[in-house]
Amino acid sequence: MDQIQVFNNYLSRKGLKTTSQRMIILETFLESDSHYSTEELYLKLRVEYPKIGYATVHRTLKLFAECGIAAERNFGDGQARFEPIHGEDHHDHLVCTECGLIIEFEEPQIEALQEAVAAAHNFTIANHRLELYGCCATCVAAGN
Amino acid sequence: MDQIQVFNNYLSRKGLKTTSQRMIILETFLESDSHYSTEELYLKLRVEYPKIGYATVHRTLKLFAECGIAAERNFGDGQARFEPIHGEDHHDHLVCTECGLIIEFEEPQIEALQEAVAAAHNFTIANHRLELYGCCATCVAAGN
DNA sequence: TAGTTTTCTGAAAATCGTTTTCAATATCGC
DNA sequence: GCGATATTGAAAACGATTTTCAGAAAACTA
Repeated sequence: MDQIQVFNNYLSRKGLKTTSQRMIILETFLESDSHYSTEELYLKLRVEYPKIGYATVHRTLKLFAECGIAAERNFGDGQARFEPIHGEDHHDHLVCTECGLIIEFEEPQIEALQEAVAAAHNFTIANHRLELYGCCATCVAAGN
Repeated sequence: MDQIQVFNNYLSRKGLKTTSQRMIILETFLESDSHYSTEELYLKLRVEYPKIGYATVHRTLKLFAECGIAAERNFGDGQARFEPIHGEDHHDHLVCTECGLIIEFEEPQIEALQEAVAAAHNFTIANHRLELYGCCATCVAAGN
């Protein structure tokens, strides 16, 4: 079941409606692999679909997060960011604090250790966030 | 060198002044091991020191973070939180999404793996954040 | 399909946490 | 103590997010 199906199922399950705006936003959102803030996605959409309002973009991104096809993240720049979840595999982020570059990575060993820590404290983990902040190779070379 | 010294050094190095408000806020902040938002600390201080304003609390917490005796964190509830840094050892957090309980933990193996991941991507890590969100034993038992 | 009900949309206003402004006050160096 | 400079507290400004509301669109009903 792909993301579009998941989203449509979610809509009908909740008695919500399928609208052209929601479909357009979903398409554009899935097309890219970048980490959109509401504003960024709104600006991108505005080029082709100037009628779509900021509030609708934001509400729709929240819907994506609710139905599980997007993850809401916050990298500390004061804006929430959303990224498509393409499968069940989880990934974390390397964030360059100089140029804003975001690299995704997966490290099963870290995940396993997290589970161990949680178990030691009798916690049941629902999700987690791991972000490594630093300087990417390019910025290091540039002397930043 | 304890935190009070670090803070005073920082103040004089930057040409800033030692005020009674700053000392009161620092004391109260260090006394507790909880993770204060500006508002929480402001409300706590207000009981004994009703003259201290919200802006001063906030500015002072920012100062703590600047001089390295506090860390600013964001657990996704929309409020920044500050916690005292008691030594050079780093720790991460388990956050109960039901009751708000925050448990600190350290896991050197995870830190080591993070370094390995960063090295593989030619990143130089300055800092990181790791938070595990879930349900604590008490809330699980309560059926949440 | 037309009519009815409900949800959705977009613009603007409201909200929330945070940050800044500004006049009065306090601290520091002399 | 004096003067220069930083700090304070209240209120206003700010930016991101959320809500409001009247008109538009979608889904349901018969």
